[in-house]
Amino acid sequence: MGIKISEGRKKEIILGFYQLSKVNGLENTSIAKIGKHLGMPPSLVMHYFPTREILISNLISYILQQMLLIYQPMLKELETQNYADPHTFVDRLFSRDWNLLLDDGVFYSCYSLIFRNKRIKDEYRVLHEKLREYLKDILDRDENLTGKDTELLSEQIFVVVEGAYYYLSMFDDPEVYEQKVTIFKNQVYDLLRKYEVQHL
Amino acid sequence: MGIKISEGRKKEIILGFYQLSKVNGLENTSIAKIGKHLGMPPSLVMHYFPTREILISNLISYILQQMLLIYQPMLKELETQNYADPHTFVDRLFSRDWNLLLDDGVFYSCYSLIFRNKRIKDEYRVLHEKLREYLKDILDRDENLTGKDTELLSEQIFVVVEGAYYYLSMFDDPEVYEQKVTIFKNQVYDLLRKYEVQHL
DNA sequence: TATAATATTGAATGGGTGTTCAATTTATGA
DNA sequence: TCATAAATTGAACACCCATTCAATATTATA
Repeated sequence: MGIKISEGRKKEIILGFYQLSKVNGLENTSIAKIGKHLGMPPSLVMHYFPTREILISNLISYILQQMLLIYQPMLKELETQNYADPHTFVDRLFSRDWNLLLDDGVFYSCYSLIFRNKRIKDEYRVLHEKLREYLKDILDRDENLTGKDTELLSEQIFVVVEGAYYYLSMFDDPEVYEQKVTIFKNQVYDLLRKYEVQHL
Repeated sequence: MGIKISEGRKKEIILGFYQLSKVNGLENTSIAKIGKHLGMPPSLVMHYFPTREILISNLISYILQQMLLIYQPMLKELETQNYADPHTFVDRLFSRDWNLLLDDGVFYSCYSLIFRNKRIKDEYRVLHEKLREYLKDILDRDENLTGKDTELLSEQIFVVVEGAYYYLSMFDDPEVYEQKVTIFKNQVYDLLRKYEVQHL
């Protein structure tokens, strides 16, 4: 059972780290603060994560894992029914459910670390390639797209999605936000349509 | 001349801050380190920037200003000739000259602050809106696009550009990088073409 | 129950942090 | 030249940081 306690503690610490980072920022969240937040001495935190770097590395793994969770229901549907509607998938990508699972501030703080840490960069890249493969799987099951370069299409769709997330984060006004979401969603629909039309 | 010394010092400090952040990261660059780097006591740094927050705020203004510089030659051309080729503009957006003027690591570190600081968020938004207006100006001068929704088009072009920057930062292999750049550049060209074709 | 492994504590370390302040040097303007 | 203002210095502050370590408590194993 020792291992279970250990794993539980680790999860607890990472989650505490994440929650405090959400409020105060990654750079202002110290090991001492995490300890206080969880009611344990900082030395216990360091017992499970020997250095701060390791702690951050684990936080990033957690975050990227959370990102994958957003696609989970869609992928389940894909497996059971052997089909998933690309448009529904795109809708989900643009939905705000996202924010419930993953805080943008923490996410981009961690992202900015890729420029000075190769391992983090690789982890981010692998995740993003995985996301594109998922979408490709969905597109491949769509009969309107058979024989099309779905790899290219999923690359083009995701670049719009990621650019949209980046840009939309700057807007607080819900009305403006929604208006812009619509624009980018349509942009993705246009991409899908373009490929579908060529099929006829 | 007092004012000139003051302004010179301020620029010097911001630049030192930027350079150290490039190497060590924004979060690891302290006022003491900046002072040491520039051969001055930390108290002098704080004489010109009373708090660290103000210092960061000024660094961000500098960074966004640098970002505008990339567009300067293009905008000059627009003024003198009253025309600029949209495709050339897009090429410039995807060129690597960018990195000489602005480090991506520092840029995204600062970007991640928008989620906890409204003023920074507003400054980023204004900058991005400005960029889109510049592109709109260029598109408006193109006769192939007269009467078209150039505001929408520039919005759609930039979302691809920004998504591309975000995604491409994860790739070190120059070959893969170039291959992906080509994809996204073509994606933008397709957008332009789509609008141009509708015109005929 | 005895032993070994794991979990947890609390105190201590040295070093870095942003910031303050009074004193001093240098430049400016009358 | 003299007074005033600006620039610069260096020491000091309390605080927070990641990390270490030895001691203790709990749990697992035999």
